[in-house]
Amino acid sequence: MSQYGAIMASAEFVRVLSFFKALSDESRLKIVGALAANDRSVEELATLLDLRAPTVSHHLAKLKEIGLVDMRSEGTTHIYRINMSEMRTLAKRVLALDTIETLGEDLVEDAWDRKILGDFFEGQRLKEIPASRKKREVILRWLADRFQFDKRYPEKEVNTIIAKHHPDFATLRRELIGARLLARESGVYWRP
Amino acid sequence: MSQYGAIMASAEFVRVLSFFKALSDESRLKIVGALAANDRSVEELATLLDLRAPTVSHHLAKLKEIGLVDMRSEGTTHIYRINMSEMRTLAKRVLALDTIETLGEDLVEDAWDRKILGDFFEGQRLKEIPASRKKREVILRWLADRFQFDKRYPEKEVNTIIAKHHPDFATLRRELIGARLLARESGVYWRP
DNA sequence: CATCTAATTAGATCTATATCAAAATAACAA
DNA sequence: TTGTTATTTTGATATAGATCTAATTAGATG
Repeated sequence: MSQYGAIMASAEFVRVLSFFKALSDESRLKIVGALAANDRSVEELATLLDLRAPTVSHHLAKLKEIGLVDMRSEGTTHIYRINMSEMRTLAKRVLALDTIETLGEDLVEDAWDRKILGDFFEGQRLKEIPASRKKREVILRWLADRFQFDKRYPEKEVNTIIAKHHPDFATLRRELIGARLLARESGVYWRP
Repeated sequence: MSQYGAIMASAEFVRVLSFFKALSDESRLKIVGALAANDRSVEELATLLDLRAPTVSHHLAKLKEIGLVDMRSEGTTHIYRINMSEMRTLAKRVLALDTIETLGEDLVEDAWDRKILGDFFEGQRLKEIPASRKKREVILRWLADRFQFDKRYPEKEVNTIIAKHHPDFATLRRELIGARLLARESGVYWRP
């Protein structure tokens, strides 16, 4: 089982999430700030932040894990240093516009459509016309799919096709036009 | 009592922390991703993420609080939209190099020095010379402060001054030179 | 006005994690 | 080797916050 939910998230998603998690804690932000000014030992950071050494050690481990800091030993003392180039690299990547767009790409995009269709259809029959625009949209898209792209339909045939699914074909036909899912000119309809 | 610890943190620190906290949750990141592609209602997001509506509402409130999303009503449905310009603005500000440097500015910078001096001094007398470089540095800086900037000292006087605090004036004098806290030329010392 | 629907709020629960004290480790010093 | 010091690891505790159900609110509709 993945650390980040049931559905395997993309590597990029995990990277972005780890970055934000690493910096979303008050103590860790202060550590980053303190290291931005100077390299420092664990004990020094603990004194500066008024925390015990194990706590600081714990935070430093998290920052080190994603490469935001690195460590060198001097005898028994461990001196931590901020890794500015990694900071810049991660920050830039995380904030890129196209990265933000990838964040949603593991979602099952049509789950919503399937749910609405399931809720409002009984077999081929539309139980009712949804009141909310968002839901009506889904129904209308589905209805539009009953028409072929390369064919021209007389109004009578449009009505027949819609009426197979719901008696109020007039309203639905009008809505299809309004949503520009069907087009009409002098009594002939087609799918634009 | 402040939400972010006993010492009042700067407004900028709080802003940065809020930004990271807002985006450090898997569900909220997915919401941002979903909204990057399309405006969506609460119910739609809930279906997409496989969560209950109240949970999504909770997350949206957090994102709205710092202005990353905004909302418009259509009847009883609330449609959320990502605020890309605010996203860009915040992101740029938060990740700016000089912002990172301000993160440490509320720390009491000399807490460490005071602790080390307290640990190693008994009145004016240095109990021992710290083994670790980090701590020795603090002691040496303090010793250097016993010398004036505009004065030149013969070696004998340097020794006398140091010996007031610790018998091993030779080692300490050498260390002061090594750390470039004192300078020497032909038997005369000064503070550079 | 009564009813319905979508959203929010309130309250409870459960999980993640920040923190600490105590024990274990690692590097050095005597 | 034994002792000392700085750090890390372990294990326990406490707090924050993500999630759910149930109750409430706000619009829309009949």
